[in-house]
Amino acid sequence: MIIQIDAESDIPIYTQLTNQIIEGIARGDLHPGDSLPSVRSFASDLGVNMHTVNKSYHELEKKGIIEIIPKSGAVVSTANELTSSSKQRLINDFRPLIAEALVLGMNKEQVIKLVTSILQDFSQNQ
Amino acid sequence: MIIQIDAESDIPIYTQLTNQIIEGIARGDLHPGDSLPSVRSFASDLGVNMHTVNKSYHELEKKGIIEIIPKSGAVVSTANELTSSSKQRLINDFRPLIAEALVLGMNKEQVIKLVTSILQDFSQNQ
DNA sequence: AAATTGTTCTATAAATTATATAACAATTTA
DNA sequence: TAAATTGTTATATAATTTATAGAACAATTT
Repeated sequence: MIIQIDAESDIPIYTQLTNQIIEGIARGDLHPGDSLPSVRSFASDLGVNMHTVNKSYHELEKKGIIEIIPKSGAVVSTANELTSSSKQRLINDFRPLIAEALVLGMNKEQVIKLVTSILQDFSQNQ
Repeated sequence: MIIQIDAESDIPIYTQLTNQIIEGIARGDLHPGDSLPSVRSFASDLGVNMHTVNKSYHELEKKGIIEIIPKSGAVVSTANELTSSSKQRLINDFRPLIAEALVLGMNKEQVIKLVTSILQDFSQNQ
């Protein structure tokens, strides 16, 4: 899987990595059960520090997206049912974005169209 | 308009304020043309620093949501057409969230339902 | 005329982000 | 079995971000 880190971005490196791994799974480049590279090798490949990758992995674990097996490695979780806390977190994250879209002049249909086209994008290769 | 700042949140205060103002406009509590409180009085009301409110206002201005009239005050913008850069910014912000929803086990219909219910929420009072 | 406005500047402190190095025990590989 | 690799933990440093504070300015508003 190809990861592109932009050191100049105002988005923290570990967040960029977290997001691109999530998008890689959503796109079907990574599947449940797949192992992720070791924090050391991944860091070396990306040209970033080991702890930055580690932080990303633990963020992914907290979100329930990967499982870290101590002294072994990280594996993409097999999708369980959505927990209520995960759903609440998603709502809290979606809300300001949807509000912004509305305030900038989009109507409901346009927002749904935007979301639908992104959804379509992810299901392209599966 | 009621603003609730959580000093313990890991979301910066100026971001919390920015989001709540955006949501206030989306909800219809604030209308295009309405003036916002002065940075000093707002800061005093919220119990935060003047510069924190100022940072939020400038973030809102950058997003095209308010207009700051120098030496006068801040006013909610009259919604123009969505610029392509604003749309691209929205896409970039929506993408990781939608990916996360998919990875956590939601299907397309459930994502759209989630978005629709939030949209419904905002149009409740108008 | 006085008060209020956004703006700008300097300053400080705490938290966050990113890197670096080292060491540990457990697992995996050769 | 020995060697290499694994995630983990700890300490350390530096730059950036976040938040506050106070002061001063010119322009607007009262």
